This record gives sequence, C-alpha cells and structure tokens, in this order.
Amino acid sequence: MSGAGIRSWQAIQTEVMRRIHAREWPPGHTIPNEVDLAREFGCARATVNRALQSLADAGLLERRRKAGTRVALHPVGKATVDIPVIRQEIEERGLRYGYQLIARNIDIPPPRLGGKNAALHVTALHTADGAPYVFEDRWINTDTVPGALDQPFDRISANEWLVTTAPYTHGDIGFSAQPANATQSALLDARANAPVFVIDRTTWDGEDTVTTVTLTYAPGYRIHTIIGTGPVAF
Amino acid sequence: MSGAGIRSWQAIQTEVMRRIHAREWPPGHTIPNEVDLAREFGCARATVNRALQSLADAGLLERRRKAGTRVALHPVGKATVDIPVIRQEIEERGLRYGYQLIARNIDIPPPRLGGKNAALHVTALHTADGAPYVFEDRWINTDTVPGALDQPFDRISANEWLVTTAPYTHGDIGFSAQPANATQSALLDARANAPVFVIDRTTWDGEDTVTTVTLTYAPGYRIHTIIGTGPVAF
DNA sequence: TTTGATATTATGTCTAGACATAAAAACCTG
DNA sequence: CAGGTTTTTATGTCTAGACATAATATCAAA
Repeated sequence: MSGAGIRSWQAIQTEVMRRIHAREWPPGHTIPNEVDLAREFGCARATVNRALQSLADAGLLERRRKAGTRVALHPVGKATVDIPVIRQEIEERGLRYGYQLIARNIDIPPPRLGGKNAALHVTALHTADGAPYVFEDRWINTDTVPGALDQPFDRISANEWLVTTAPYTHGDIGFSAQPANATQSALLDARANAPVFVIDRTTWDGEDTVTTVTLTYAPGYRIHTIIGTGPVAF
Repeated sequence: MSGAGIRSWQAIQTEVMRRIHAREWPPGHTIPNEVDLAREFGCARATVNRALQSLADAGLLERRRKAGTRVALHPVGKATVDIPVIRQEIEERGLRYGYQLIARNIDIPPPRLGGKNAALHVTALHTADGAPYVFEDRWINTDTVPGALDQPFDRISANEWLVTTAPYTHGDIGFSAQPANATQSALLDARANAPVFVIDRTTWDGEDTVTTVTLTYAPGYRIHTIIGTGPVAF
C-alpha cells in the first residue's frame, strides 16, 4: 500500500486515535504498555513509542514513567497560531504591501514597560492595497540590538528587520480587544473608540529584552487557525 | 553531568541552535547532512535525526529529502494557545465559577452557519466571582450529537458537556475584536458597542459539523501565551 | 505507624544497520 | 537542445537490542 501497513508509526497513531475516539479506551483509561502494543501490532517498541509520544505531544495522552500511558481526561485543545512577518501576511492574502514610517526616536520607555534606560522608539503603519492594515508601536532595546541605531526603518520595517537580524530565545504574546485611541483611530481610518484587535508582544534573548511591540489592527481583522492539523483529536 | 553529554538529542539540538543563533549557520544556509553531523558529534544518525526533526517541527529548520536541511529564512513564529474548558480557565485564575443558562431551544441556524436543518441552540453566561465572564452562544448538531437533546444544560454548560462527550476530528477557530451588540453588552455589563474579544469556533467529526460556538468575553479579556517554550528560537 | 532502602517496571533514549522514498542531478536519446 | 530515464543522495522510517531514568511498589527497620 504505497505507504503504511499497520506497522508504520502513523498507522499505529491512527489506530490508537480510533480506539480513543470509539471509547474503547475512554478518558482516564490506562492503555497497554509499549511492549504489549508492539507485540499486538507486530512492530518494534520504538515504533509504538514514536506514535504514542506524538499523541502525548498533541495532548491526547498523558505519559509517566512507570505509571504508564493514560488517555487524557481533559484534552486541552491547542490552537497554533502563526506569527508571520507583516509583509508576508499581507502578500499571502494577495494584497499589495505598503509601509510608512511615522516616527523614530530615542526615548525613555513608559514605566509599564519597566524600562528606565533610553530605547529606540519606532512607530509605523503597514498598509494593504493602500488601506491601513496595522499600526506598529515598537520599542527596541539598543543594548541587545545595537545595530538598530544604524537603521532608518524608513523602507524596511522594524518588524521585518528584526526577524532576520536579532535572535531571541523566547517571548510572550497577548491578544486583546481594545477601543482605538485618538492616534490609532486616525491612522487606521476607524471611528474613535472603535473596537480594534491588539497584539502585544515582548521578546527576550536570555535575560535581556530585545523588543516590545504593540500591533493595533484595523477594524475587521481576524486571526484564524485550525485545530487538529495532524494528530490531534477530541 | 546527570543528564546529557554531547551525545543526547537534546544536547545536539542545543548545539545546533547555538550555531544558528551565533550565525555560524546563517538563515538560508544548508547545514551538513545527518551522516556528517553524526560523525562529528560521535553519535548515531538516528540521534541527529531526532534533534533536527524536532527543530524542523519548531519551524527553525527546513528539510527536504535529497536537498538537505537549511536554516529557515523566515522562521514563522508559532504561538500555541490553549483552549481550556471555561470552568477550568476561571478556576485556574483562582476565581469562583458560576454558570447560568439563558435559553435552550431547537431552531433553524442562521444562514451564515450554513444550516438548513434544525439544531439545538443554547445560550448561557459564565461568571467569575459573580461577574460576567463570557457569553456562550452555541449551536449543536443533533444528528452528530443526539445525546444533547436529553441534556438540559441548566447546571452543566454545553461547553463542558461536549468536551467529555462528543469526539471530534478537527475544527477551526477565529479571534477577533467586535463591538458588543445589545444582548452582549447587557449580559456582560458593558457599554453598547464596547470592544469585546470574540472567539468563534466550529468543530467537525469527519464530514459532519459537531458544534459552532461564539464566545463573547467581557471587556478586559486577554489571551496570553508564551513563544519559545522548548526548542524554539529566533 | 512511619521512614528509609530496595526492587520492579514502564517510559526515555541510544545504537548500528537496513530499506524506503522523494527529489535533484546526471545521463541519454531523438 | 528538449524531454524523458536513470542514478545518486539525503532524509524518513523501521528493527532488535541495550542501558538510563523516574516513579511506584514492596519490604524491613525504627
């Protein structure tokens, strides 16, 4: 069969999912151990391991050494959202990307960003087919990214420049709905206090902040993604 | 070293990340093949494979048979957001969960949901410490989930009941910012047209829809997650 | 009964070798 | 040179066996 018999790890994964789905193995049930499953499926234990491990990654199974493998009681749905470069996001929708720098200066970040050292403050507007798409309000730590000081950010956005230039180890991201303030509503062609989708994100390189950004999207923006790509069920 | 020498797949992964991070292997660069890396690290090829595969999953590497493994040019950031049961979400914040059914009836879904068959329509309010938290407006396909007809949904929310009862294969989910309509603003103690965070989600079991829901959160709601847990960099 | 040492067990990972497969590259042929 | 066929190559996956590790279970001593 071109691909998988019942011996490939994907086939095993599918069979395990079927049993969970069919309630042969209900939530909370401890499933047979890897050795037994390997014998049943007629394959090596490593193959079973790969299948179960990937199901555990997806949140469907819970595994603990010695304790065995259980079907998750509350399979927490996980949705993975992509955070692309804004230009790519716009171009992938088949729209013409535009970029416009609004301001760029060195300043002391507001206290809620916890900064007392001066940082590079860049604000800009990204447009799609000429219409306002998202307003970028960004602070860049010039200690961790000194190269930013040499960048005018008048043609290439900080968003794009950082991705290819500044490595980071981790970050956090928040999504919320907020009323557009005066600046935002003016730039985004929105009414005052119009509901806008806001993403705020901070990235770190080890202990040091790299950049903090607030992205305010024009009204109508929607993030869309799929749950269950690949091995997720439930 | 209690754990890994330089022969464990995690150690290899860390070393590969270090080289990418340090620009020894810049974006777009084709890295040595698995056999060579295995020789360099003094381990089996399978071990290198595991390390690289997991980095590819994280979006840091791009692999193609025969072509080899390249450092991703545009490492698309991926943020994984959890979609917990609402009760859990509230209780995890240390708040007292409350639930209140608003309406439950059989009806024809609005055309934008594509339904022409009657379905079960359930609306309810979830509260945290007595304050409105989220308004749930849900349609349940009674063909795929016939058991729903026997459920009053007056004590246990459809959200919670479905998770432990109705299996699904996949779904899609959207996040947006919208102005609260009359019903929503009244229930959520919000001003008319106040910006509210909206999640809409549809889940399927194979070809059949299971349920479609719109969750309207009270003002101030924010989804928060972390990028870079585990092997992600950039 | 509690505490600490020990045995047991299921998963986690590594190895060396093998075959499968996709895709690029090289090689024909007309 | 165009178009199709074969070769080559790097990744994808499987196997059988081994040791590592975490965590439970058991049992003995205080």
